[in-house]
Formats: sequence, structure tokens, C-alpha cells
Amino acid sequence: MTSTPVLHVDLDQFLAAVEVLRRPELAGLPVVVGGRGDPTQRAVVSTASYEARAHGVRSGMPLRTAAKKCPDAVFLPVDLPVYEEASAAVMATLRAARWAGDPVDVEVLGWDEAFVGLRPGADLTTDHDPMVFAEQLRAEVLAATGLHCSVGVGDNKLQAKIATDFGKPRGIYRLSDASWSAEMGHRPTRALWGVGAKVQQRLAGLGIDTVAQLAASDVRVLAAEIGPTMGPYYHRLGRGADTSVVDPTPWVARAHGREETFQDDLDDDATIEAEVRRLTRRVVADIDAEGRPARRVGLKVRDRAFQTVQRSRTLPEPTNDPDVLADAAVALLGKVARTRPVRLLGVRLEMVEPPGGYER
DNA sequence: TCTGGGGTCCTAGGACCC
DNA sequence: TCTGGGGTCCTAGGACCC
Repeated sequence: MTSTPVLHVDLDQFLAAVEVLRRPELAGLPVVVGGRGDPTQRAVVSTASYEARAHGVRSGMPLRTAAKKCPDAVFLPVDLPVYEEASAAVMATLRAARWAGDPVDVEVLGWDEAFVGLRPGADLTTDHDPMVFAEQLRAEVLAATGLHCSVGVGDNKLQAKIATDFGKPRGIYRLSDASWSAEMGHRPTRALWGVGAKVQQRLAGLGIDTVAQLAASDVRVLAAEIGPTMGPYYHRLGRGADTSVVDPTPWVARAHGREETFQDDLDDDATIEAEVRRLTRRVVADIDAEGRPARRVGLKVRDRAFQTVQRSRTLPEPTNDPDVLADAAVALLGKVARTRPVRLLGVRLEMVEPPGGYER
């Protein structure tokens, strides 16, 4: 069975680019989007423009730190509805695209990225050059939305996803089974999508530092040391192997949650309880939009020392009754031995499975 | 005044049942 | 005194990603 390459589309500096679109006078300036746009507040950078990155500003960095590194940056608040609208326009453009005349499947990964693959059943005797199609997608997204993106091409989703970063910004890059070891073999395992700092360290403990070493490792050793599921999974990553398909089915959420870091730590039981109830009401609104009741309630408490604990409970029966759920969340507070003022509270509601299950 | 917010998935131990 | 095996659910925590 022949298969065609997969593409991965990723918008460049998405949030900052959307802001510049509606405020053209910001073009070329260091722009930092995060929190409420106030760098004196507790919040972090969501996206920094390339101009701000040149000063060392990075996603996830406290706004305060960003302001020190780049005092002249324009700080803007996160404006969710605007990004959602821009994202929807991008995804609609991708879905409408035709690859050598054939329809495509689009799997949305987040606001600003998606996999694109030829829909099964297409006539593979016609030429489907992925590099030509990648350039076409870049042009169509730019024309429809004014946003620049980069495109990765791979023999599977894993390769395409990793390739995109090599193409950034505004570029196209291709990885393949044939080029994998030459392109990836010398890189640290951390370069793989799914390997973070902890797993990188754990693998290093097994003498595995590079992608090539991971690919050449004994899968039985990985299974024994890391686990029967994750061990073989990391081994596949090392080889650039991925058999998952581009799945266009709309995402069905398992759970929703709301959490908030307070500008001033909370130290009063009544206030803490009131905040838990307020957060719960917001999450209930979110799950009401899904039309499914909650089966489990979770509470997260982070104190001034950044110690974080989570408590959760399965409900006797699923419900979306805001009072019942708020009571359940507050009851979980009683299972947390609080010794310091509270920095963050979070409430999470896990929903019952939809009638057809998740099957993805 | 270090360290956001929204998610998913895996692991591991204990309870409980047959 | 010693002492099964499998299976599922619940809970807490960890890791990762955008």
C-alpha cells in the first residue's frame, strides 16, 4: 500500500502576528502577548514576536522578566476570542485546500497548528508533490488571513511535526525515512516530539543521549526500564516511526478546568472557599456547553512556596448541578493540609464519556 | 515580589471482587 | 504458617504539549 507524505502547518509567532494584523503600526516592533498585558503582574509570556525574541524573551517567561530583557517591548493582553477567530479562518483555509485537485484531511492540534494529509481513497497515480502543496498552503493561508506559517513535510506525522521547526520562520522543510538518521541521529533525544527534560535525563541514565543511540537501543531494555508502553514508544520515536493517521474527527474534550494564580496570595478560609465556588461555576458553564455532566471533580492548590497538591473525587453519580459540584470542590479543600497562603486555585471537572465514546 | 493556563495520557499502589 | 491470580476502579502524581 502506497502512502503519501504528511504535512504539518504551524503559524509563525501566532498571537503576536494576529495583534500586529489589527494594529499595523506594531509591525517590526518587539511585541509580547501575555496575561493582562501588564508586566508588573503575575503572568507569563504567551507569545513574543521575533523582534522581542531577539532580546531573549521566550514563551513561558514571567512578564516581569520579559520587561527587564526588553523594556521597549509593547505588552498586550491575551485576547482569546480574536485568536480563536483567526485560528478558525486558518483551519477553514486548510480544509478547503486541494492537493493536486484532491481533498485533504485536517487534524487540528491547537490554535496555531494542524496536520494535513491526503484523504484516503485519492488516486495515487497522479503526482502529489508535497513540497509544491506546502508552498500552495503557505500562499493560501497568507492570502486568506494575512498570517505567515511554516510547513513541515514528513513520511509520517512525527517527522512532519519536527520538520516544521527546521523551516521556521516562513519556510518549508522536509524529513523522510530516508533522511531521518542523517538529519536527526546526532541530535539530543530532547529534539523528539514527546521527549521532555525528564525523559531526556532518564534515557541519559541508560547511556542514551542521541536520537541515533535511542534508535539503536534494545527495545526490551527500554520496556523493562521505562515501561511496557512508554519504552517501546520512545524507541519508535528514535527511529522516526509513527503509524498514526491524520484524524479529521473534531476533538471531544475529556475534561475542562479553570485555574487562577492570584495577584495577592489568599490567606483566609472564607475567601478561598468563595474562590473555589467561583471557579467551579465557570467550569460548569464550560461543561454545560459540551452537554455532558461531570463524573469527577478535581481541586488544585498551590501555596506561596509553590508546593502544589491535587485532590479529586469521583461523584456518586454524574451531575451538572453547580451547587453539588461546588460543594464537592469545597469538600476537597478539607483534604488539603494548608500551611501557607494560597497562590493558585484550580477546579477541574471530568465529564462522562459521550455516547459514542472517544475512539480516536 | 522568580515560576500562566488549558489540556492529555501514563504509572503505581491500594481497595475490592471473584 | 503461609498464602494464587486476574481484573477493575479509585486516587495522586508526573510528564509532556501548546
